[in-house]
Amino acid sequence: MLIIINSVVYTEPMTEAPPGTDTQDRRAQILAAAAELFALRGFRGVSIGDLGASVGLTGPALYRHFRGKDAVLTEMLLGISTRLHEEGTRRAAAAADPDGALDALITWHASFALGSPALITVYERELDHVPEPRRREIRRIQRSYVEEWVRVVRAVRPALAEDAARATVHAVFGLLNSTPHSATALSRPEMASLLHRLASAALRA
Amino acid sequence: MLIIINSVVYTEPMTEAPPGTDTQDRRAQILAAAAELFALRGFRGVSIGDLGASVGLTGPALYRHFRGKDAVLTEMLLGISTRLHEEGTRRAAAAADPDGALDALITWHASFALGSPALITVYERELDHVPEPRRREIRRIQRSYVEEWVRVVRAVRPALAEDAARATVHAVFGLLNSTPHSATALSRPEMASLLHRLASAALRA
DNA sequence: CTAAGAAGTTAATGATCACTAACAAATCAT
DNA sequence: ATGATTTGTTAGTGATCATTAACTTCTTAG
Repeated sequence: MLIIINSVVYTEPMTEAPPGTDTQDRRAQILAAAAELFALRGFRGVSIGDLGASVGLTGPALYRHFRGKDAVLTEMLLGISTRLHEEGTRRAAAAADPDGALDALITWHASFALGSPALITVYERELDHVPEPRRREIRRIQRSYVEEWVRVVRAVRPALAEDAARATVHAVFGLLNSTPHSATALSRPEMASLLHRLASAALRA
Repeated sequence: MLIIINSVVYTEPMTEAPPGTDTQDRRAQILAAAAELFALRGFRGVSIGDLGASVGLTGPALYRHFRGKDAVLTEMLLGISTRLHEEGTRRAAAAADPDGALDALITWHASFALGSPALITVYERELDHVPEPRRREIRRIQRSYVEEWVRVVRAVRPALAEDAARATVHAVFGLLNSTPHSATALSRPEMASLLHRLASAALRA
């Protein structure tokens, strides 16, 4: 049914909201859909219209929930970085000894990468599209996470120089984060166990 | 000096071509500059104008050398894939035994990634922007390269299942290709040797 | 010398896109 | 009930950009 007022045509509003459309959920819903799209086509390859359509809205509706396209990415990356860092630090601290802490970090990062391939892809690729000063803030958190790994690695291998430890950690991140890019025939537990073995071998080599 | 003909103003042409502007070099020159720009800002973040300016020309001049922006990326990725595959296969074949072949592959890939960080970045990230059917062609070559690695890894570790070997190879590519993303304090030979140790440990774990 | 082709230039053209404006409907506090 | 706030809509707007057109200059073969 169409309603015409002042020569403008409107479609009749939906009498019932679709499930999951509660006010409070919208931001999370948009963030989740945006993660998939950004991972698939890149930040610049996704339009505001795409973003809106992915949650059943038009493009401009997005501005009721975020200041702009940048803000969606910023909040996403801030969330990922914070989660990686906080949970990683928490798990490492809960371990009995350095070896246990390193295993905890590997397990945590691998499970995050395997469980949220879209998020880890965005985390790896899209920081450049976050405007300052938030970019700097996110980088700080990322650096803290790396430094947590470096501390644990050096606790396990005291002979390893700090520079070499940092480069090793970055390389192992590359290894763990590469998962989403390779469609694998392995099941998720198989993949988790394989990644853990590979990362552990590289880190303790 | 300005020349005016039919009310149109022209700047006087350069009397001498700048160095390195030989006809035959232009395509290579554009490809090299484009690799840096694509690696830095992504395919979509680089305009035709940027591409032209990076070699001292205006944007549209590019069309005298390439069919379009896509064609620059296509040729770049075809070149990278072919080089990786051919030289990798050549070096592996020249090795005395499987262990030597694996070391040769690691050394080759690490030296390529360290020596051409822009190319390896584009190789990793921008294939999606190549239009079909060339994308399929490039993927075929990439797959051949991966399968060469899988063969060699399984020759060294016959007990490893093919699926696991392929997943391992992808993960090690992630490790080796991560170099450009981490500004490291290590010298290049140090980095090469570190990467070799890490990759070798992961592959032979 | 000269004509033709190669390699530039500036100036459209048409598409896409982020964001804003103006308005409508739904919700919610009083 | 009702007025304010929230959340949505459609319709611009201005910027950017890939590509093409039209024209000029350089080079080179004959």
